Amino acid sequence: MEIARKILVVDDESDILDFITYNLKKEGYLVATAFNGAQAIEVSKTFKPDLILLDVMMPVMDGIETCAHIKSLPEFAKTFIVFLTARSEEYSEIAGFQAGADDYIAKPIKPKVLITRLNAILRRKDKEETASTKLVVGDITIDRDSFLVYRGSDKIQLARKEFELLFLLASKPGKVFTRDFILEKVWGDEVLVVDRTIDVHIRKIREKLGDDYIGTVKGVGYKFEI
Amino acid sequence: MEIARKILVVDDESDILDFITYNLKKEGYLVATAFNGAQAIEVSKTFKPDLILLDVMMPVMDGIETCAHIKSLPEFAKTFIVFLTARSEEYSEIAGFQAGADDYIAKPIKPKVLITRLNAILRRKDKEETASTKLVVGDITIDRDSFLVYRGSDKIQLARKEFELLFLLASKPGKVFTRDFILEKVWGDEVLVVDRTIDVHIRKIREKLGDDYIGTVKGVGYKFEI
DNA sequence: TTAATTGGTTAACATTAATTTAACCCTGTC
DNA sequence: GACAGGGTTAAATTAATGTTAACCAATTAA
Repeated sequence: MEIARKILVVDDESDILDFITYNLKKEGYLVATAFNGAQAIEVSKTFKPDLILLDVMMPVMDGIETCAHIKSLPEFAKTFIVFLTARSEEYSEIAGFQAGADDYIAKPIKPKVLITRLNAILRRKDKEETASTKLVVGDITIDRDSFLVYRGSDKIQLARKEFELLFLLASKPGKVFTRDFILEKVWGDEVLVVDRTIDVHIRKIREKLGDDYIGTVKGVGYKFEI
Repeated sequence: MEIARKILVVDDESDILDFITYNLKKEGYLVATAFNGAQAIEVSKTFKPDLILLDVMMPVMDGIETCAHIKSLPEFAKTFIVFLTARSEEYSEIAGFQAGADDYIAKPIKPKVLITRLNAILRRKDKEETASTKLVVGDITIDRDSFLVYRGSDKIQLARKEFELLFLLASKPGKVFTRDFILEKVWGDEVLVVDRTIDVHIRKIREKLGDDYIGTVKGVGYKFEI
């Protein structure tokens, strides 16, 4: 069974809060609410939401401030923040992004759109599984945001499959991933490719990164060398 | 010292007009009133309000028409319009946003709520005005006010979609934006355009700015190169 | 008003890069 | 020396994007 997702909704208007809460609960989400930024931070500490839905416009501490604050706390690195913005506030798009928001939804809120969007956003979050979008292992840094890999300060460009494959291996350094597992994660269930395909991709990664990062365990699979 | 903010209140019921005016004046706002849309437009021309509080439901020319009309006049581009709506009107049904409204307040009006919200809205407006609407990334400056882009000191004109697209990418330089995300943000939910449309716009931007600013990540999306 | 211009979209085609395959190579093991 | 299990390479294939031109709608100029 799937674990219910936790969403914290923050708005100073109780009408909107109720309206959103109602719709989210109906959809099966666990919902907590807060009336302002300070409260939001407080509640987050115990509720540990997967996602925070944050109204940009709030008295006292507005959404952007709140977002910047929350994102500065390491414990919330994995928490997605989505803004609710009035349609005309383009300004908040930039300011919001710069404050570290992950997405935004424009008011007025239509229930269907809200739900669809949140589902999509959470699915994306799942997929990225990222936590922080940066994964650091030894002198290798893998950045999902920019789709770049760094060896020390050298920037290295990988193709998509190479990137996903490296990302998978690096997500658990030292662990051996079987070919089957790799196929399933990087290629998906339906895709059927020949075994040698993985080898070729591994080779290309080695070519670009150097030979010392990915190890072969004969008869089992590949691993990221610690 | 701060300059007093000017608010124009528009409602066909003089009771409500008086009530709101009283509360706003007490708070230190400069207030003008109008009984209908036509009058509102007339008064706005000389009074130049920072914000217009507009009842949705009015005889003759209703709030939505009025709003659309006012927003179509360039001199009022920076004027905020806030609707007064009856509680029963679902958020989803508020057509006001399509007409360009910036926010809304639900009736019945509680003085405290009214003041708090208006303060918040005006505070945001302040921020938008002072916070330069300029986004600077490397030698590119993007100015939302004038809809202009500068490369160094060269002025470059982009068409609307090109501008929005560049603006989105530049709001998180380095981050890769997927095509889906771009479509959603620049074109909106309902609009359905073909994939190649994005490419064409990207091409036009590159044509005008140069090839080095927007990068392609095959299979993923586009990014603004840092 | 019509004509001209601009912006946005699409379709068709070209180009490029990513991905996969196939063929062959190497190394160790039994 | 013949598997088994990968490694390597280049060629073939496919997918993704780039490019151009044409079309239409909206706007502006004449």
